[in-house]
Amino acid sequence: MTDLAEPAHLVAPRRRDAGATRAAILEAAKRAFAVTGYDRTSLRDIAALAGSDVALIPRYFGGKEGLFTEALKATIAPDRLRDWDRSRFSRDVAEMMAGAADIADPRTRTFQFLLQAATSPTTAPLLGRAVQERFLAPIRDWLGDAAGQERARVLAAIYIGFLVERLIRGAALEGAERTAFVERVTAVIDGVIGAA
Amino acid sequence: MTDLAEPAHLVAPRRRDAGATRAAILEAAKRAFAVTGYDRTSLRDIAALAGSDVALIPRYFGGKEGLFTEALKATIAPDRLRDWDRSRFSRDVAEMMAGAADIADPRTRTFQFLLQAATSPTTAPLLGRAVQERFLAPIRDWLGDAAGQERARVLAAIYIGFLVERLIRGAALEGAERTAFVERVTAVIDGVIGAA
DNA sequence: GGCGCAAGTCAACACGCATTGACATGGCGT
DNA sequence: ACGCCATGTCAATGCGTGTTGACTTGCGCC
Repeated sequence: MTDLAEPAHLVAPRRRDAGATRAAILEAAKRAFAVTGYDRTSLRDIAALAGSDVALIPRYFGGKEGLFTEALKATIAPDRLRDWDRSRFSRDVAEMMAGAADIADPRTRTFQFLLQAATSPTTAPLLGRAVQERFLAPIRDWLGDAAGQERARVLAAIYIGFLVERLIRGAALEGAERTAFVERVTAVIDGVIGAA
Repeated sequence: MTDLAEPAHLVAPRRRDAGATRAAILEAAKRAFAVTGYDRTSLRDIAALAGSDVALIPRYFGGKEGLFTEALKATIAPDRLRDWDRSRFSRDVAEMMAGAADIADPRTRTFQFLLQAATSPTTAPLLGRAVQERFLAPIRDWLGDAAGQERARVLAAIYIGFLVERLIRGAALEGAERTAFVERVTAVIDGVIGAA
């Protein structure tokens, strides 16, 4: 359970407040599930991370599955996609992909979470609906043409693919290797976005 | 543990033969790990699937991790990479990616296996090494230039990305949508392979 | 200020897991 | 045909897990 060092506010002494405790547990769960996945994350880990107690989790969330479902819902939030600058989009995304596997970056955590969820047969359908609704549809509209849906699909696949690649590699790209990587990924994304 | 109905030859009565037993276990492991993932797959499941006994697995493979590593290697073996026709490569891969998410298709199973491995911190390093050795290196040599390694990396990322997309999508693409998808993916891969 | 109940703590439980070692047994070489 | 060793069986162990229930403690209200 590395890379889960916790900001002070989650473990800071807290007055007796069921709401705050619940929120702390949920936040810890979002982090832990994203990093470790459902199976490898124990409720004891989450409780420790939240500075709370294991027994509260079944009580507040009805069990591990309940906690996971709620964490998943809380993780999938619509982005402000329409604000993105289209001329910089591909390079921004490429830079993001080349960046460190930094768990502090909420975007990284979100997709790690989604990826974890994708591998579980129970959560995959739910995830599919969520992705269509909050990812594919916005990108399709943003691209704004007839083939938008299909291009969004390709884009999403590439995006996720690089996240997996980064997950496997485990470390950030540096120096010349990084610039070359960014160049190529930028070109790939431009190809998808630009072409009719 | 659904979708794991077993062909007769794996459970058929077998003479005492360590090699055959080992092979049966390995085959069962490949299936089970691909479908259920590392954590959700128990050695008891695998043993039952292979018509064998749990205790033989630590004995023959040195433990669960050893079995997984070997199953991984066996799964992603680049069987006939050098035989691939370079002019058809990108289209072949694109077609494969558009295909049905059919667990019976061994290629699908390979994909799923890789994805499962990528999302578990325990297996991710194993996967990293195996991918480098059996996938990136051959492709790099196949591409055969200075930037080959980095291009192979990009290719692998895209490759896996489409697996995830397909997993999330859940169903095969059909008709016009499919042809458009194949066209675009072919273009993307060509961009990576062809460009200097 | 003191009571009552919500909020938090703690120990124990039942379960499934991988792994181990002791035991049984079938097949091959002599 | 027989003995030996590889091969397969089985029970037991230790560990980690999610969940439960009984206990304690602090906060807010009268």
